[in-house]
Amino acid sequence: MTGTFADSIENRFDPSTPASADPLLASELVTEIEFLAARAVSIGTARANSMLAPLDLKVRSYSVLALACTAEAPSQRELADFLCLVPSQIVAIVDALEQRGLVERIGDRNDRRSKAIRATASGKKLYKNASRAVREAEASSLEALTVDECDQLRGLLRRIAFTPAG
Amino acid sequence: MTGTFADSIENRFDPSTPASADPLLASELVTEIEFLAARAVSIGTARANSMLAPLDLKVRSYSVLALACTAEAPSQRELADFLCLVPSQIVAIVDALEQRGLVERIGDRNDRRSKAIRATASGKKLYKNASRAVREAEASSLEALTVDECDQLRGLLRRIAFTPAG
DNA sequence: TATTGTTATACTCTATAACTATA
DNA sequence: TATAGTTATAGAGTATAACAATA
Repeated sequence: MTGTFADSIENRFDPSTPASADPLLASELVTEIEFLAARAVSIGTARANSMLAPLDLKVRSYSVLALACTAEAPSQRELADFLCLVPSQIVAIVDALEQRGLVERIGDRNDRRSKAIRATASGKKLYKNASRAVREAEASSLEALTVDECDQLRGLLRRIAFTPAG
Repeated sequence: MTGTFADSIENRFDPSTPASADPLLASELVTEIEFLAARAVSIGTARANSMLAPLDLKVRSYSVLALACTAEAPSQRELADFLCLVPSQIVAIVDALEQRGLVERIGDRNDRRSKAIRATASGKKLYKNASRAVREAEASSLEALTVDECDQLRGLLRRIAFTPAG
């Protein structure tokens, strides 16, 4: 996710064809929250990925690392549910992080099927830097908003991201 | 995108493990707008896709169809830029829609390289139904918000989705 | 019987480069 | 030279089913 996204964004916002003049902005599609959110996410994810690239992380692996840094190390099943990923994807991501010594799998004594994923010291250290990189990418994506507006947006998104099925 | 998403959402929000009790909600990750938006979009896209399935559309093809319904039929390049997709992807999507007689490629007389994508009568008819389906999916995803809050959210997202690079 | 993690596999999505025809 | 569309291909991401170990 390096080139094309950024490229199309560049093209899209080329000064010679300002967004505000684009007739497509009059489309019904632009009134759909789903579309706007998807576009914002795809731009934001591309930025975050490119900021994370020097650390050899992507948003996916970064997210797993972040959750592995919490006090109560989550099981792989919990990671899958929380990140809306299939369990087999978690296996691959955790494998990669574990091979780099960033997280470790800890057998659960009560349920020996389950394995808790916990960040190592080195994983926590990397997470600190990664977190900073992601915040930086986010700040650049949210440049158009005031701090208060960011708080509003966070509150609204949090509610729809964690609301039981309609 | 049929099973796993819905399934993990079901698991995630199973009454026996309410979201509000999940220790992962205390993670720093949950304070990131990027993460919240990505989660909301992935849930919302799954819903929209399943609502569109009976019409043999997905959010991608639906979006192209929607833009093809605008007064000034966009070129494939404009579609690619607007939807943050690579031109070759647009080709595939337009091919599929064209084969179903939903859109047509119209050569531009001024620039014979360019082709405008315009919805046919049948395409416009399908779009009406598809649009209703998507609105329904959206309403279900946004159930937790009031109408005013939806307007707020739309306004904020629109600004970050269409802001020149930071 | 059901669930956790795992493997293997297939499928979809996305990206890249090379080509053509126009400009 | 540069751009619009196209093709072919490769790579990443995602989904499915089946299995072993455990509950």
